[in-house]
Amino acid sequence: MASEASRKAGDGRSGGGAPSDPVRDIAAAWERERPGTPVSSIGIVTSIWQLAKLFGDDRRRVLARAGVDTATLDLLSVLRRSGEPYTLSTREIGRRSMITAGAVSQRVARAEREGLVARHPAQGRPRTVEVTLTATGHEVVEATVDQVLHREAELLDGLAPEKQAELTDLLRTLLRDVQDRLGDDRLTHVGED
Amino acid sequence: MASEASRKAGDGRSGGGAPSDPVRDIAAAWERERPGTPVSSIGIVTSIWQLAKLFGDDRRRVLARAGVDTATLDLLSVLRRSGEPYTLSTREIGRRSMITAGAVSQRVARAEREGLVARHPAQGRPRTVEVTLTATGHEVVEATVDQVLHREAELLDGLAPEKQAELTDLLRTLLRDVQDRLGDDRLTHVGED
DNA sequence: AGGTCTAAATTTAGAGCTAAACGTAGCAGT
DNA sequence: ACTGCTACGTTTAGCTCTAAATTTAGACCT
Repeated sequence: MASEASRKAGDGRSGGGAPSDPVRDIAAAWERERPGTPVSSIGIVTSIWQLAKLFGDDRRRVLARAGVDTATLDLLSVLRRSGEPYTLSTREIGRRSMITAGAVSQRVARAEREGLVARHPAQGRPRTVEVTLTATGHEVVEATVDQVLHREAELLDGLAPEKQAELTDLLRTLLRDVQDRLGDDRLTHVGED
Repeated sequence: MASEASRKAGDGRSGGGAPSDPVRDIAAAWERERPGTPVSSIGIVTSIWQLAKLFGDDRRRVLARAGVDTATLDLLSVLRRSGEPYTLSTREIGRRSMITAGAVSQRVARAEREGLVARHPAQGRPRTVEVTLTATGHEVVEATVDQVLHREAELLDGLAPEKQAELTDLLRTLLRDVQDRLGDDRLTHVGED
C-alpha cells in the first residue's frame, strides 16, 4: 500500500539489545561516518518530520474514504472555523494555511469546481477576492472534521496526559521561537496584520 | 498540506491579554463554532505539522542555493550514512526514507540522470536493484550536509539545552508509539469499516 | 488625461509524491 | 514441464505544491 514504512530499524544495527531508536541511529551513523557532523538537531527535527509524515499519511487515508482530500479539507476548515459569514480573503487563507498565493488559487479553484466554496470580489477593497463556504462545503466539514480529529486523538493515546501536556508546551515554545526567527530572517516584509 | 493549520495570529482574535498562541486559537475557534469538537490533539498535531513545514521550507531554500533539492539530498544522505560501500537496495531506501517504492524509483532516476548514483542488479538476490553513490554524489553530500544540519541546530537555538533534551525524549516516545499503532492497524484493519 | 507604479490574484512550468497498474522473474505444487 | 503465486522494481495518471511570470485594476504623478 504505501509510505507506511511501518517498522523501521534505523540506519545501522541498533546496537546490542537496547530498544531500537531509529532516530538516534541516524545521528550515530553520521558520527561514525563523518566525525564532527553537527548532529545535535536530529533528535528533534527528524522526529518532527517523521511524525508529520505519519500523521499526514494517515489523515489522507481517513479522508480518502470520505472522498475528500487534505488540501480541500484544510481550506474548508479554515473558513468554517472563522465563523459567520464563513468568508476570508485569499490572502488571509494563505497566511493561515502557510501556503503560497498560487497554492491558494489552485485550492480555491478546485473547491469551487466541486461547489464547496464561492468566490467574489470584496467590496471596499479593490483587488482582493473573498472566498465563502457554500452549504455543501459546510456539510463536508461537519461530516469529516470530528472523524479526523478523533482519529488523531486516538493516535496520541499512548502518551500519558501529563506527557501530552508537557509536549504541547514545549512544541508551543519551539514553534513561536522558530517562527520569530524565520520571520526576522527572511522577511523584512511587515507581514503581521 | 498544512492541515488545520493556521499561522501567526491564529484564527480568531487572539487578543484578550494572554500572549498570542495561534495553535491554541485553532482549538478555541473550533470550540466556539462547534462545541464538542474533539480538539485535544490539536496542540500536538498541528504544532508538529507547522514545525515540519517551517523546517522543510527552510531546508529547501538552503539547498536551492547549492543547486540541490531536498528529495535528492535525502537519497544521497541515506546512502552516505550507510557507510561503505554506500550501497542499498531500493526497498531499503524506501523504508528508511518513508516513501513508496514508486517515489524511490523516481528519486533514483533523477539522481542517476545527474550522475549522483548508479543502479545495478544485486547479485545473489534475483529481483532486487542496488543503488550506489558515485564520487560526484559523495561530494554533494559532503558539501551540503553540514550546512543543512548546522542551520537546523541554529533554528533550535532558542530552546534551552534541557528543554531540547526533554523534547527529544517525548518525541522519541511518541514516534515509537505512533509507529507501532499504525503498523498494527494496517495489519488488523484489513477490510473497510 | 495618460503613463507608471503597485498590490493583489491567477496562470504556468516543473518538481515531487501516492496509488494503482504493470512487467518480470524465481518458486512451488501438481 | 506447466500453472499460478509472490516479491520486486518501474511506469503512469493525477494531485499538490513552489517560484516565477502574467494579468488586473486602482492609485499616484505630472
